[in-house]
Amino acid sequence: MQGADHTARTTLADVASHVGVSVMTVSRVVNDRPGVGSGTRERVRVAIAELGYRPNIVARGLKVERSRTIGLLVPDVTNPYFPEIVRGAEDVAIRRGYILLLTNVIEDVDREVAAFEAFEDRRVEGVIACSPRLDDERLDALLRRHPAAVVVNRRTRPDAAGSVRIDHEHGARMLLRHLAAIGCRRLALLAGPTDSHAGRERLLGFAHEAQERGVELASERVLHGPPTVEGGTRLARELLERDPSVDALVCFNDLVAAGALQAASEIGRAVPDDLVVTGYDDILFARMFTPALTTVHAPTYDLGRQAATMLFDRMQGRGRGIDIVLQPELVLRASSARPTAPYPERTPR
Amino acid sequence: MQGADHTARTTLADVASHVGVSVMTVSRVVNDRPGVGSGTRERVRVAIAELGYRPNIVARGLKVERSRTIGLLVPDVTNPYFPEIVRGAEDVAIRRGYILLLTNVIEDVDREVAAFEAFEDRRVEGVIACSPRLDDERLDALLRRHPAAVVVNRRTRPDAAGSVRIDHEHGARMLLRHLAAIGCRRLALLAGPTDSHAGRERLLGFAHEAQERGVELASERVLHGPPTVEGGTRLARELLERDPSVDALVCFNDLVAAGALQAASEIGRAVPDDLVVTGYDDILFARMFTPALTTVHAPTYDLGRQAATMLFDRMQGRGRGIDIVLQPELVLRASSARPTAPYPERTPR
DNA sequence: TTGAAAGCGCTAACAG
DNA sequence: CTGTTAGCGCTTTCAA
Repeated sequence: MQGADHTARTTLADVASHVGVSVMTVSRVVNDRPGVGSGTRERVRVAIAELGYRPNIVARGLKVERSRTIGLLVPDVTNPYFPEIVRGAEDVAIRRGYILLLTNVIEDVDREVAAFEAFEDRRVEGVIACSPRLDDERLDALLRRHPAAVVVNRRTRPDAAGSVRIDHEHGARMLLRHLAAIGCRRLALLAGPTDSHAGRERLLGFAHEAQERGVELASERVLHGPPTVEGGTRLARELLERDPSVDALVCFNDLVAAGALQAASEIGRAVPDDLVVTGYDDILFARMFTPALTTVHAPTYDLGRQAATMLFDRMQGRGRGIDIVLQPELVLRASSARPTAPYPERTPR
Repeated sequence: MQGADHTARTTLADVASHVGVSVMTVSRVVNDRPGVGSGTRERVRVAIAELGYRPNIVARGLKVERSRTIGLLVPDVTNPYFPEIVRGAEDVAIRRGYILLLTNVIEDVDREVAAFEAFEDRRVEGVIACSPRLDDERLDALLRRHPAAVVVNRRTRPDAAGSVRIDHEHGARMLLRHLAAIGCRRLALLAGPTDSHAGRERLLGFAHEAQERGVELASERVLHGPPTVEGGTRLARELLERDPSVDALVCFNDLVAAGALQAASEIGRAVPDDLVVTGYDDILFARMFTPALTTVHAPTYDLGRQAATMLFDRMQGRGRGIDIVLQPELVLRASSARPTAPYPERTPR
């Protein structure tokens, strides 16, 4: 035990007896409810300030189901893609007097399930889940146990959760169109985890567009791996050694691309002249890589904001089954700068 | 309202009546407590699984003061320095069945106070506060209201909170010694927010070491600003225009350094030949800047881990007033590569 | 305008 | 080994 203040927390009853009224009167004042004379109200206010009373949200939550807390599940805040989402969600939560229970699930399904349960046990009022690896059925079951839920970068049954997504298929198509335009013909994909929903959508976009453009995208040049710098380095090295004819590495995200750039430089492949490398997400540092990274900008802060806004709507029983799709934006930088393509440039929306 | 499952949550009483025992028996089984026959215990276990019962931590917390939740206060998860701390703290929390209430306080004192209050209202069992901007007295008062607390990168009265810190003065000294060794003589500091404790310690280290080494460190070349890329760009531009004779920009952190590198390149100063730039923290991307950034590696994951471990100790009444100091490490990279200094190299501990 | 009673789901303390 | 009672701090309901 340390400082004494935290013990013997002052309660509604303390305030009540101090003023000489009932707990109900104090409760009414605390919650700004009618039915208290203005004189009494004032005296209670003074006492509250004097005693430093703060309502016990836990106790309140037992009676009325309001913990003023929402759960946010992300794969890994260490991946710069996610902190912006956290900030977006938190900014709207704070404004409404809510606070976030955060869990990193580290690409680990068990930890994902545990996180949902931990949220449930603490009676969060809603959950925002960022692209969990769980299969649809299990995710649905978990989501349904919560009063309200929103999934990010994924869809579910609209009665289980709302969804906010980025149109990754479109992002992938834009990217591939660009690669085709600058003359890349033998692409390889460093495609991230097999169970990533966003990854699957992008794969779809790449595949469709490749077919339409006559670009080769052989399945033996689609490698899956962890969405990290190390993963990128390893996969890129492997691939470039096995198949040096590849002329572009299309990476799952900017981290993987960073790893790929590293591998390319080790192996002695010059980017972009000898090998084009692209990322995805447009994290803050993508422009500072060497060379600066061509990538697809994902509006992450907005993703978090919209997800939280939708969640609050659903918590109030409104906005059932809404699915918001945000548009990404192609960002051209030096890592894909070829004479045939103007550079630098931002594609029009 | 959406999926029906979350309503009518099954309670201890439900399980009890289903098995035909009292709630206490069920409670004992749930908490793995003795005093239940193995037959009964088994039947209760089955019923719990069957009904999908999960204990209500909120209700439990009302009786015994245990929310199984700890509060973590960080300036901004968007700054890559902090996510590692979050991960470190979370990893030990999860292992003990705890979960984190996270708040970004965005260099905003009001939001900091609000965060402490929000934690208090939700009866967290402990708080980890990462370098808040609050003055000592106010911070102390807030910390004392919690059952246990640990501050990161700052000290307090040991009865108010434990502390886990990085020896920033030493880090600053190492950096400055290196700069002196490679011949830098007119340093400028892009020093971050004035109210940053870590920043003040570094300033002290720089000042002391500069004096001892006969390096000039004039106060008009110590500029304060936000710890962001934009802040770095703005300050560096300002400074280099006003005073082109500066031969090294010593930045508050790697983000500021990233901004400084950008400014230098805009203005046409070649790094490192014409201008040396250094960072602090050694975020993941520091090595990928152009040129790769000389910086001071801060063991952030460990910082979070140690802070959480200490917090749990304090929650159990042990480890009162401990102050852990972790050592940083100088990391030499291209942004300070001068002929007089070997490169690349890691300094010995 | 005010207050008394009951109960949210759980556990500590005691009784059988 | 099992159950009963009381109460954590609050709010809802009903009565004065």
